[in-house]
Amino acid sequence: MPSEFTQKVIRIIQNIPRGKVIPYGVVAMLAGSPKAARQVVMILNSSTQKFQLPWYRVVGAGGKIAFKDLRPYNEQKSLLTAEGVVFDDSDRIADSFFWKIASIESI
DNA sequence: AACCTGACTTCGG
DNA sequence: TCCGAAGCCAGGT
Repeated sequence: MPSEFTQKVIRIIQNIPRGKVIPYGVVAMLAGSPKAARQVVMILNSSTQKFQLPWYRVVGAGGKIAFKDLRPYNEQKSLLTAEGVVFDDSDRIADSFFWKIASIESI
């Protein structure tokens, strides 16, 4: 039985609109644990397949892709670009592409 | 129980 | 603006 935090994280990620992104920290905050950004990462690793989560719409604070390795880095970038997300000269995503959600109650 | 780990975040130099 | 260190959380060993 998944923790409530895990269930919320999954629900939030499943609802990220196409062409939008959201930072790990924000997901953690909305799910009720502001400092559990790293936990969001673990959930993505363990539940992406099972729940068909749009993992690539979750990015690091400041709109930067978190992957260090070039391979997955480019994969995520291309998937987002395909949805219309634009990267600036520093490979960061503009704030206008961030999914703005007041609370988890709205979904 | 101790220790390590990660697609993180924040803060200070 | 760019690192590096420190803080943080929960699952795995």
